[in-house]
Amino acid sequence: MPALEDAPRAPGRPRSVRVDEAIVSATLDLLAEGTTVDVLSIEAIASRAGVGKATIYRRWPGKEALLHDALATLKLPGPELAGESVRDDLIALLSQVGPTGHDPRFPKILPCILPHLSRSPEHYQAYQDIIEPRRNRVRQVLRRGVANGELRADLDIELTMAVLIGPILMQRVVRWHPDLDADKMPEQVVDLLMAGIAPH
Amino acid sequence: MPALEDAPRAPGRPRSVRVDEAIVSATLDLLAEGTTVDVLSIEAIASRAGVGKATIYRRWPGKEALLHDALATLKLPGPELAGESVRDDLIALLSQVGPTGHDPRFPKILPCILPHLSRSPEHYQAYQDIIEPRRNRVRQVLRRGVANGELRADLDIELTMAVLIGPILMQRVVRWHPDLDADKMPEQVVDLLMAGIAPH
DNA sequence: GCGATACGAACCTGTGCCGTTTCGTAACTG
DNA sequence: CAGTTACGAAACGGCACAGGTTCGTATCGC
Repeated sequence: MPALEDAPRAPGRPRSVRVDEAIVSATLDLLAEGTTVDVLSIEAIASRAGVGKATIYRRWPGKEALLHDALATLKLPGPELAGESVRDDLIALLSQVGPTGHDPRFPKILPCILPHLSRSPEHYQAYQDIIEPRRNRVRQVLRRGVANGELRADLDIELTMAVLIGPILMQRVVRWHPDLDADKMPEQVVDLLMAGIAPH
Repeated sequence: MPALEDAPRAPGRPRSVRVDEAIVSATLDLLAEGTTVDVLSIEAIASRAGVGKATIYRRWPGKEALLHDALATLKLPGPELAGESVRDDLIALLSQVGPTGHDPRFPKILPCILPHLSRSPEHYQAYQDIIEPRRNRVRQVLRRGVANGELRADLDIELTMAVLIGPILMQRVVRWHPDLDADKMPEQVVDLLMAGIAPH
């Protein structure tokens, strides 16, 4: 974050935005290729980005900080929601989980950072700011459904989110259920649940 | 697997079963402590088990084979099922996913092997013999429910399994939804789904 | 006892990363 | 122009640890 727009303009050669992007992208690439967080090294990132190590250390204090910033670039806003029906909006949102979503690398990256996230509550907390906004979109659609009667009034929102997201995430990350097609799951899962979620 | 019971009894000093167990247990311990598969090393396992490296290489050709054997020891049979209602049986089965299940280390181990499993279809296939039997128990309960009318006749069994297992696994592995209690989820998820699954 | 095998410890050789610094060059301000 | 900062490449010393083998000892059947 470069302070403010109207910064006093520091002297000397300004940092290259290209280099910024190259470093972040190299980090995500390596993760997407199966490099676990513990194996991920500044050296490898630098080499992949065609950049000197010093250039990376000039911007980030270490691997952890770079990783967080890199993952944060994935939190693009979701799609426009039609807003017609809760069912359609949920399907649209859940379809964003996967190669067709914000970044095609996401499903490959996730398993590589899971061990790191599950290491301790602190590690997990550190990435809530990235995870939460996406979850929040689902939450709001569900709330809308409860409000306008499309969904049951006594619905447990958090639980419902878990049941919606969990299966699709598991199928994307590993194909835990070999006989299912991850692309069709959003619609299938929503429809399977609706009968239980809907007022009648 | 030592051939057969009535083996011809090889000459020389026999291999210690204790050592076998120590190696396997050390492997699982390291995984449970957050060691990713790529970081996992024969050296660390040997040291942890109080065993020479040569002793490990004498039994397994490499890390991969040892890992598979170690994980295979986790596939203990599930709990006895009451068989009273499908609901209760499902809850009992799903509760097995977690520290109270077959092996308390399982939830910690899973995230550490996920990157390895998701690396390629081959890696994923290699562990189907371990995963499938557990999934199969859920499948059979669902089939029974369809047969005896406790569940809808047109139920998509595979999809239902995914919706049952996915959320609970995600919550165990990482606490993806911070506000949910993984211990209560089996019952909650089953009940949430039943209304949609049941004939009426 | 004997031969045969298993055992733990120590050793060998190689690889890789860390975090920093130094270099010559490039980009920008005033 | 001079002054300042960024850039890639290379090198730094240091450390950790990998995979595999060797060696003296321990444990077995006969």
